[in-house]
Amino acid sequence: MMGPEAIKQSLENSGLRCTPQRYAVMAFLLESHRHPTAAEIFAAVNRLDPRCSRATTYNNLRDLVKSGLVREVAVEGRAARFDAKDTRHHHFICDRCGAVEDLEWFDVPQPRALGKRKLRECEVIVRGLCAPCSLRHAARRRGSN
Amino acid sequence: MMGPEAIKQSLENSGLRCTPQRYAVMAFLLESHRHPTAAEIFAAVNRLDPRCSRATTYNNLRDLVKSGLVREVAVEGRAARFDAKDTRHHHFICDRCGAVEDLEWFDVPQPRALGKRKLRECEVIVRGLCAPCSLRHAARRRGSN
DNA sequence: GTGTCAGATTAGATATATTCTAAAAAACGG
DNA sequence: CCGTTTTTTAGAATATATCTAATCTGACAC
Repeated sequence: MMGPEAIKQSLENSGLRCTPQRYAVMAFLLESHRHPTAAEIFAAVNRLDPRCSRATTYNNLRDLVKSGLVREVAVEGRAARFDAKDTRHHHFICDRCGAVEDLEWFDVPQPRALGKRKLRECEVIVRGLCAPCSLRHAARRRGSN
Repeated sequence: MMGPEAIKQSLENSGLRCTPQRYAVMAFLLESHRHPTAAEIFAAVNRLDPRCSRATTYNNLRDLVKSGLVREVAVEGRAARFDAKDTRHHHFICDRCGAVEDLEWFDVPQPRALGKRKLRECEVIVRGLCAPCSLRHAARRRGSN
């Protein structure tokens, strides 16, 4: 895990001031491995002491994404989700509940025929049912629910 | 390309009635390779004859996605985009303009450690700058813009 | 034909997610 | 301190998508 000093460092290395609000957003993302939505981050950061407005939460998320410290994952029909980009990984998205989970990194074959496009990154999105939804689904099919 | 009869067939094979509005949405997606947003589909389908309300456009898109005939691509910070799922392909998303483009299909290594999750599909998202944005970006850096 | 019923459509209201605005506060460099 | 820039703020505004309740349609039975 990253200590407070390390978080401050990584913000400043990316050209971002370490404000209390920005720090709180980043720290929360680093300790949470659940890919929270902006609304969840806003709520969590303000639980004890409401020092971070909604606009600031969104502004800081955008700055963090632009600087490469945070990744935004768009999910069909649902709010975007965020995670601290501290480890390289792919994503699993649940068809039923929209949960986003990390998948262990593996190399992806380079796509051919990119033409004049400029590649930045390349990730795999796996879709299906997450473990809880998968179990609930199986139970339902047996008629026990 | 798919003829009118074939479109009708594929709708009915998926358990969907071939209504004029649903047909129009499907036909538009099949002829357009630009991954339109729901708003663009709504506008296009109504250009000639306003017989398809906004709600119907969204309803039909959802039905088509559920039945597997259409794919929805969520893009960070932008409206969802849709394409007729007639060929297998991956997606390229432009960081700058949000355009979604098809990339030739290639096989993806099966992720390990899926646990109790149930896999449905697996696609690659490539990010970067699309050709037009890439050229404009290069021009700007030379100071000519 | 007429009745019936499920599915489909509609306009507009509503909900949700995100961004904008303008002003105030905080941080920085000198 | 002082001027400047960045950041924050509350609430308004926008964008996107869904819901509501009434209406329409087409298939089928009679």
